[in-house]
Amino acid sequence: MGRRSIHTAEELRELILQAATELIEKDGLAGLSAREIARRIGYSPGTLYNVFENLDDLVLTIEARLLDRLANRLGEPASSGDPAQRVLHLARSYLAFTHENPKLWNLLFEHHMPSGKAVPGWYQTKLDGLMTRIEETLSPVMGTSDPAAVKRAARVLWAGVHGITSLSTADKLSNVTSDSAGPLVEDLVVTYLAGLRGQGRA
Amino acid sequence: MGRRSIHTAEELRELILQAATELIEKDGLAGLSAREIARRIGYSPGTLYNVFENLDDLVLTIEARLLDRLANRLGEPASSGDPAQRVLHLARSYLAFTHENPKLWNLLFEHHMPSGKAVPGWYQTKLDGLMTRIEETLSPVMGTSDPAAVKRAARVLWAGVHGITSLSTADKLSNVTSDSAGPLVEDLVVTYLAGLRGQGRA
DNA sequence: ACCTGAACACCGTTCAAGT
DNA sequence: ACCTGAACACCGTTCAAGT
Repeated sequence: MGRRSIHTAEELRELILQAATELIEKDGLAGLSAREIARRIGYSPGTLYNVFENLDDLVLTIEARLLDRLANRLGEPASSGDPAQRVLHLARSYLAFTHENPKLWNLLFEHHMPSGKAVPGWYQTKLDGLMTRIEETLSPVMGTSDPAAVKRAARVLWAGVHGITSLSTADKLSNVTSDSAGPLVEDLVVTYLAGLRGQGRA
Repeated sequence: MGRRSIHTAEELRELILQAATELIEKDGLAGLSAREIARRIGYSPGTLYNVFENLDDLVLTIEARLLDRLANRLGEPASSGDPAQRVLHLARSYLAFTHENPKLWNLLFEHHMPSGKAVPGWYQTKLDGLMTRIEETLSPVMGTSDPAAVKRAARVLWAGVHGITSLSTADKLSNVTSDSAGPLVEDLVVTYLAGLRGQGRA
């Protein structure tokens, strides 16, 4: 047949992303399929490949938007002026965000590039932006003296919070966190910061 | 054709698990396929289904063995008598283990049951055993007063170490942990334990 | 009893052909 | 220019038929 132009290129792109996101939110990466997307938007499978290079490209686009949404969320007013409270606020915001779209968030860690292919540059850039945000929030707590120490502490906290949220949203290790994730994140941040003080690093 | 009996049922089972493990170690869960396993062991695809219910069953079996291997490893002689050092030793052993078979370890978190199906009971049991091991090691550090507090701290530490190792073995967020995982785990454990002391919880 | 291989219902991706 | 749909090379899983 050919040429329908019922939707503009832009609309078509959104339609595809929308359908893909719905599939992922339902059954995770396993529930995603090019043919199923095509079915849902009423186009043939081939059409997807006019818009995206392949499924990885499509998934990466969804991940990018998710990271942008998180960045926006974490950029909200910084609440209390107490530096330690601000770190806690950041962790809570992160946790809340991941719990709003658990399957979608899980996608970030469930999806891997085919071996050989590296993740695109803009992807790393977005992640770097998030790391920087954490470092900035942590820096006042530690005193700006040693940037490397702040960097390390930021990574430890990010990874730690990630571990808790990922175990709880993957729901596979649910018994490991039958304790809801909230109190665990709270405990991690508060205790880790207390440890920094105890070591004279804050 | 039918009936070959070149291998016993037991041998066949091992052959399948062996081939599957190799595929996973190469390309992760995405590299696993029933037909490819069959090709590699020189049997028809149907044969796999005489031995395992389906691919999930096979994967779960591989995960079980992995968890057993980890449990054995963590059961090794407890090194120094200093309680805090023993916690550190446990974390290091865990990290070392996950780095020996990164793709295989990643399988535990990459693989999800189809929605609806729960993970089998023995799976939870194995995980519980690991948690108990951590709690036992942590307990002397905290004083046995409050078991719930030990439980919580054990979960926070396990999840935290998991977060660090998973970000580093998934190699996707490599820049987040371009700092090698070792120092980060060290930092987490040492600082968290210092925090417990600072809060009068240890 | 054990194993095969055809069959069914799916995939991702490409591309000549149509409008 | 845009889209189709057949084609190719794959999947997981089942099960009648063979030895």
